[in-house]
Formats: sequence, structure tokens, C-alpha cells
Amino acid sequence: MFENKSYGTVLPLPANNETSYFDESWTEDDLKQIIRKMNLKVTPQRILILQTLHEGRVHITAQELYEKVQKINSDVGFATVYRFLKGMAESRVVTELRMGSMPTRYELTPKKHHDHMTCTDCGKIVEFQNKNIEDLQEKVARQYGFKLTHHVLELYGICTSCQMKK
Amino acid sequence: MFENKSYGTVLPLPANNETSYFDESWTEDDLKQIIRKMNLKVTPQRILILQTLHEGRVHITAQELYEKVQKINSDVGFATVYRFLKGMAESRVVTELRMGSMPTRYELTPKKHHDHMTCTDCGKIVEFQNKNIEDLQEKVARQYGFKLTHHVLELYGICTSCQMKK
DNA sequence: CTAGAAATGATAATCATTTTCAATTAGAAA
DNA sequence: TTTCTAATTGAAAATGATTATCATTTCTAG
Ligand SMILES: [Mn+2]
Ligand SMILES: [Mn+2]
Ligand SMILES: [Zn+2]
Ligand SMILES: [Zn+2]
Repeated sequence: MFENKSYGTVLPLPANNETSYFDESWTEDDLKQIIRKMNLKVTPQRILILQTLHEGRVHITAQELYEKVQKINSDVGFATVYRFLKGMAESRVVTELRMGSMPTRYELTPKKHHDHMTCTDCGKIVEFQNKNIEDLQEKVARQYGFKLTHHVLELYGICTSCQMKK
Repeated sequence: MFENKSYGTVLPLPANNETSYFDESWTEDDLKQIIRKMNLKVTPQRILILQTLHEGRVHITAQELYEKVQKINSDVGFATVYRFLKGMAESRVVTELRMGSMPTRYELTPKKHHDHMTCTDCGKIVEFQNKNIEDLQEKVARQYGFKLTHHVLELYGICTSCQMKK
């Protein structure tokens, strides 16, 4: 399974997974606003990291993001990338994705919540929304007296093209 | 079997939550059979590890299991515990539970699949089954041409008693 | 401007998990 | 039962992602 592939190498995410789903473009002022909203000082590093995250592929690892940022400004340390990513996760600007034992992946928190379905052969990730499932989750929580804060739903299987390869 | 019942905790580990949900008791022969079925040699270490896992609390970490086993036979190394646990996970004898960034927890794979709802305050874990959700997952997979192999569904929230503490 | 809190980044530390490898052992065959 | 050998073991080292340290630099409120 792709979960056993060595660390450091980029997962074979197909090109269509590398497009950002954020249609809107962000100006430097937008970026600064976002940083200020999390009560952090605006620094060139944070602007660059956030910008790169926004422009780049979704579901990126801290390491991948660090490498991308490095190519633009080699003065950015990976500690800063990890730190900022962690901060953004805390303030919900980004969402952490922990799939299996692989390094954590990040995506800018989308306006509308979605879950993920991953092909265990090629690593393709499909995003989906299903209100019925979300409603049922609430129902389960209610049955046990829980007040839900969040959830993790990941589907794993074989995608169409990988099925045909066999 | 474990419907409407909560088992184990992740964080505080109260003693009264250490009951196994496996009603059946396993004889040494049962243990040996299970090990042989995964095409592994029967060793005293593996018997002890499996037995301890069966008797102990569900949702246990490798480290916790190692410590329990140590008390009975200090000749068992933690590499063996990790290795055997990993092997059992591969042959589906145990199920891995990766919650957030905490160390992996293990449980003997139950006859009937269940998912987990965790209190983020006290760590209480509630196991639940919901056929509707499972069906909807299949439906989603079908929509995208995926052939599902497994899934991860974790609900997080505040349990009843933790809600009252506020 | 300036002060001082916040941020940075090189480096070391953490920590769960995996690997290595020499010594031991299970268990099939003789 | 004895032999043989591949599988297993455990101590220790390695790994890899992530986090902490801390001396230095940089924001930004005033
Ligand atoms: Mn996504
Ligand atoms: Mn369980
Ligand atoms: Zn695929
Ligand atoms: Zn609670």
C-alpha cells in the first residue's frame, strides 16, 4: 500500500489533485489580513508560507511546503514552516490531515467542510461532501449525550483507473 | 455485544475501564491456533503478548502492552511487542487506532465492525455501530467509482459528564 | 525613532516506531 | 530423539517527523 512508501518522497498524487480548489486569488493585503486575524505579527516568512500554501497543491506536507518556500526564499527555516502551520491549524486557517502513518498533510480550511476518499494504490484523493452522513453523526452523538466538536472520516479503496490496471 | 456501552479511556486510564469486551476466554490452545493461522511460529513471547492483549483493556498502546507483559515476563523485548502487534495488524487480528497525534492504540479486531467517539476532555471512548452511515459510505464510493477496502470514522466531542462539569 | 515583545532559524532534543544483527529457538525432517 | 536451519528474539542503534531551545533579529505600538 502507498502508506508503506518511504518518507520524503512525494506521494504519486495525480496532477488533478495539485490544483488549488481556492478559486479566488489573494493579494498581499489579503495574506496580511489573515495573519493579523490570528493575532500574529506580519513577517515576510509568514506571507510567503501562506502564499505558497494557497497557490500550491492541496494536501501538502510541512516538508513539501518548506521545500517549495525554500526555492523562493532560502532564508526561511523549516522550524518556521512547522511552527506557522501548527499555529494556523490551531486558529483553523488550515486543517490537518493525518492519514495512516504518513506525515501530516495540510490544506487551507475550506468554506464548506469535506471529507476524503483515498486510493490505496496510487494515492489519489477525492474530496466529497455528504450531508446525510454528517446528520447521522450528529444523531449518534445525541444518542450518547455527546456534544460533537469535529470528526474524521476517511474512506480508503481502489480508484477506477487502478481497478482497470488489474 | 458492545452496543450502548463505553469501554476504556485514552487519557486518564481508570482501572474500572480495563475490562475486555471479549466475553469468551481463550485457552492456551486458542492462542496458539491464532498465531499459527497467521503463519507464525508459536513462541512463549507471542502467546504472552496475545494473552495479555486479550485480557487487558481495549485501545491499548504498544508501550502499555509492553509494560504489562514485562511484569509477567521481563524477558520480552519491546521490539517483539511492536513487531508482533504490527504483524497482527497486517493479518487483521488486531486493529490499529490512530487518533490525532497520539501513539497508535490497538484492539483485537471485533467480530462486528465499530467506530469510535471520543471525549476530548476526559478521553472516554464510546464504541458505536451505525449501518446507515456505513451504507452511505458505500454509496459515496460508488458515486466516484471507488471500491472501498476500509474506512476511518472518529467522532470527537464532549461527553455528558464533562459537559456537566461546566 | 525606540523599546521590548515576538519571531526566526540553526541546532539539539523528543519520541514513537523500525531496523540491525548476533545469539537463540521452534519445529520439520531424518 | 537428534539435527538442521530458517524464523525469532532483544539490545541497541537508527529513523523520521515533529518540537523545543536559545541567541539573534525584526516587528510594531507608542
Ligand atoms: Mn481536502
Ligand atoms: Mn474499539
Ligand atoms: Zn488509484
Ligand atoms: Zn468526558
